[in-house]
Amino acid sequence: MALTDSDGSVWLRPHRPPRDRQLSRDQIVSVAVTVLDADGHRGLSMRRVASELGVTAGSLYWYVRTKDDLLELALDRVLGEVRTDPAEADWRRALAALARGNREMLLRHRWALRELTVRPNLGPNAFALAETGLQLLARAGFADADVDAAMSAINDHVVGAVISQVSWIDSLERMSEARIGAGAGGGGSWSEHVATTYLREVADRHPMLARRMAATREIDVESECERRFEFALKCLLEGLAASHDAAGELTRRP
Amino acid sequence: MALTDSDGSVWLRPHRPPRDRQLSRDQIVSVAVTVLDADGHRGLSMRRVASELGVTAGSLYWYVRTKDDLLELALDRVLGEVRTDPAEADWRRALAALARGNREMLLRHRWALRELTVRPNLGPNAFALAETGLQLLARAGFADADVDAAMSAINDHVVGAVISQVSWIDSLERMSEARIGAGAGGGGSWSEHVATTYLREVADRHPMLARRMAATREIDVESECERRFEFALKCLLEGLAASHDAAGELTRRP
DNA sequence: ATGCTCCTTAAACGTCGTTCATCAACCCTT
DNA sequence: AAGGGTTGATGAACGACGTTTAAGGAGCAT
Repeated sequence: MALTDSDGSVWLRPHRPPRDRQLSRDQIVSVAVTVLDADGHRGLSMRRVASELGVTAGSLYWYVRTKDDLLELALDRVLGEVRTDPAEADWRRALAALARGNREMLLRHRWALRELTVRPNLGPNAFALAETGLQLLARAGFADADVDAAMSAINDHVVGAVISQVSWIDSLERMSEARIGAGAGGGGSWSEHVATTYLREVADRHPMLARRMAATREIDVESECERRFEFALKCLLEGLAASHDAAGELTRRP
Repeated sequence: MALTDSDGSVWLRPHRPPRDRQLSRDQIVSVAVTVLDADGHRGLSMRRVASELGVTAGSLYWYVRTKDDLLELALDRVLGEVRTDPAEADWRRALAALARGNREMLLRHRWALRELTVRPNLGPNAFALAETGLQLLARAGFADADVDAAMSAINDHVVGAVISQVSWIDSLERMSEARIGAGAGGGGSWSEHVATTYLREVADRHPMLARRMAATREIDVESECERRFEFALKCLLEGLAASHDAAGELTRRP
């Protein structure tokens, strides 16, 4: 009965669905996702979710063992949003579509990324998503070991690209926040001076970085990130195609 | 004076170094990194850091404005651990080495990844790291726009690969935790039954996934992850080389 | 009606990040 | 050397958090 840091996972524990009461797991998870979308990880608290449902915090613990469980459920919920087109025959287009769908979902729910890095992710939607990718590659004729590597390559790229995009956007927001915060505050001009001095120093010490930052300042962050995403995706798909052709030359021919 | 969710960044705010008192920012950050390495994100609290320094929690606020600041500083601290060899002439080898060093650092400090996804990351070490990569590519003769895309591709791959590795390891730990936890507990056999039933159902519904999981069960997770990491890295480098040769054919020749 | 399980509540516990009044130690001035 | 101002440590407090628990009410079976 000793409750460790986080024993197991929601999915590995029994859950008796309630009879006909006010609440249900699904409702709770829905509210949690809504709150997370609106106010991010910081805005989510048991009391908040409970009050949004017209209920006290303690009630939630009949449906969910801990807040971590709730987050795990919320993560799998949004993982279920990713849709794929099973009719697509070309494996490259299908894989690219899967990657794009995944990326869009992660950009839609920016909190999900953080959970992805911390939670075990053993939910049914996570598994289903993995299965679709694997099947896709298997049908395309990839060797078993290559399937794993290919799937990882694509997924890792998606996750990494979204992370860098989100963190880029955040950085810009922080910098402008600091600027207007300094302008509105009382003795803010001193603090503002510190910030700009620091940034100028950085620019002096790192000329190449300064050049690239200046160049990308004009550009829309989102479209630039998409461009980079597609570029690396193309690299990966070509690399995959190369190893695919090398291995499967005898069995299948275009 | 209204303290928003998180106004700005540590690096954009003034910091007056203390005269000759017991503490210093560096000490505090060092302790924070140690605690984070040992007990992860959950183990870090202001009181813990303070007591580790023989001091009360309130004292820390003379050196650090919030806990977020401390985390931002800790993140940049470990970012500074990544070393590069400026003597390496071949850009592919240099870039690969940079990526590997980055990866190893992130695996050494598994908490850093989570921070990377949430913090603005405006520290000097972060900038320096970016600059090295950019210079490397610029010296190799990449076009300006390609430099950004190439750097992003490599960095995203590193981050994504580490995330998937960490989350894989975590999942395995959770699953075995659930199993032994069930074995040790009193009426645990029921809970254990639920877990195995769930996993069996998943395996039935997702045959390809089950096959891959069974195949990788024998293998060492770390070496398998490294294999996948290197595979995608090779894909990316080859893709970069292709676009490099296409663009720079006239200006430089091997 | 009686007993029983399922659920909700209200209150509480312990921990957390953070603030504040207090006070001690040091530096600079005189 | 004396005194004032800055710097920094303290310990108590605040509010919010996740979670637990005792108590009680709603619904069903008998």
